[in-house]
Amino acid sequence: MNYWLMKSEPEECSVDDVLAMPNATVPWFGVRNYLARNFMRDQMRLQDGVLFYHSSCALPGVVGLAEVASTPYPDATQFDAGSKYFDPKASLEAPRWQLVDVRVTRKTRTLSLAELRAHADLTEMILLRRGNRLSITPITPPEWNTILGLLAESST
DNA sequence: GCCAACGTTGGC
DNA sequence: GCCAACGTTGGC
Repeated sequence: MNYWLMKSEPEECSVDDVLAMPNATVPWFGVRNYLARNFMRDQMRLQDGVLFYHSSCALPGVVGLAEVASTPYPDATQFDAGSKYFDPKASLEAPRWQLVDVRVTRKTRTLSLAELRAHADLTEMILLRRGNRLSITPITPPEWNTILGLLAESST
């Protein structure tokens, strides 16, 4: 069992948007960074724990719990000339971008980026490293447990 | 809008 | 294969 943090821009796909989908499940489309892709393609397993994170918004932070809900498969948007995620170098025969489905299991309070930064046990989180831009990052079991504990508290 | 960080591109 | 220029991410 592995744990992950996955960023989504709520203007494009919020946790509420996913909850409104069938089975509260969404294909994690649009990743165009090789390291993030490789996490999905090579390391994610069914039912891995996922922190659903809202980025590029007024209050960035963890907003829900989710799980990996499929094995990897090609991201359809890479083949769609009308999509902003279209990749002319990808083909059906040689897809370049793989994704997994993510199922939201629970919406939580917003555990803000500022609150994450303020916690002594989370200073090593990849998300919090200076200059980090990765949209998918691994979370250690202690970090996962700490964050679940924070989510169980009322907002501070 | 600014800017730090870093990935990608393309000339050589 | 190097590396400068450029583009993107994402918080502030």
